[in-house]
Amino acid sequence: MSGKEQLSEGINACPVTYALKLIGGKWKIPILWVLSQNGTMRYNELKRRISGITNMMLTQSLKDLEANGLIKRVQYMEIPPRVEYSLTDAGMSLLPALAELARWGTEQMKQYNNKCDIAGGNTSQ
Amino acid sequence: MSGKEQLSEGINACPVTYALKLIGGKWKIPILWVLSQNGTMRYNELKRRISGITNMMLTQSLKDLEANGLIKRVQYMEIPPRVEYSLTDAGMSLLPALAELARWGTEQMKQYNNKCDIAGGNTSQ
DNA sequence: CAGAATCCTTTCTGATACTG
DNA sequence: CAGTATCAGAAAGGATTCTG
Repeated sequence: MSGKEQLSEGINACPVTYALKLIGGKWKIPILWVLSQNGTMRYNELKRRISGITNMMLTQSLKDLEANGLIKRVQYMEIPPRVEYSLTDAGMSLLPALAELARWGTEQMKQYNNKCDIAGGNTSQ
Repeated sequence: MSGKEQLSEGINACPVTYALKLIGGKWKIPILWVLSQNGTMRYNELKRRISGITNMMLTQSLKDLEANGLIKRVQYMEIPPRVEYSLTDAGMSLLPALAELARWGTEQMKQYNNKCDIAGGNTSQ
């Protein structure tokens, strides 16, 4: 997932497999999600919003996403440097899927918390 | 993602991050997808349908998914052994998200193939 | 048939330092 | 500010062999 693979496979590929080639890996979906929530964002803003990501993985994932046309990178020639990231139209077209995923995640979190309350497992906060 | 982590984090977790804890990694979405397309499936049937997966990853991913309540495993005490996997209700509730992902993947494949046709890159078939 | 075990490779992390 | 470089260690994933 280092931005070097070919996306071909022509016809017989599964659309889900194909989608995961574009947005698979640990950080791409989180990146797309925070971008969808916040619009245009700068590098360090992204880094702050995505808890746990390292410079290396953020840089690499941004590069991959840009190479696949899902995000747009605009660099302003200033001192100090400013670089802004945002979703392209192709990236935007993923939003319904991300929204469904978020909805599902919310639902699952509720289920889990309910179970924990009943089992007395985790009442922290 | 080896089935040992805690899913807690109580409140302040992002629903997308939470969702990815349940279905993140390389093989879980493909597994859920083929199960959603084929209903109940046996181990080797899954293996055949998911190109590239190894025994280890299939076994591990199935265990994780079962532990998180997304799939159901039914083992028949026969010789030769028979084990059937299917989606639970929680697994089913992910279907809208998977369908959106598949739709998006199809869309992106078209875009890519168009670009390739224009550039003369990949006219295979 | 449905895996478990073992060993090996790749990817990711964490910390720290450096650059234009 | 927005990265890049390096390197040790951990984790995820892969390949192969073996078993009830």
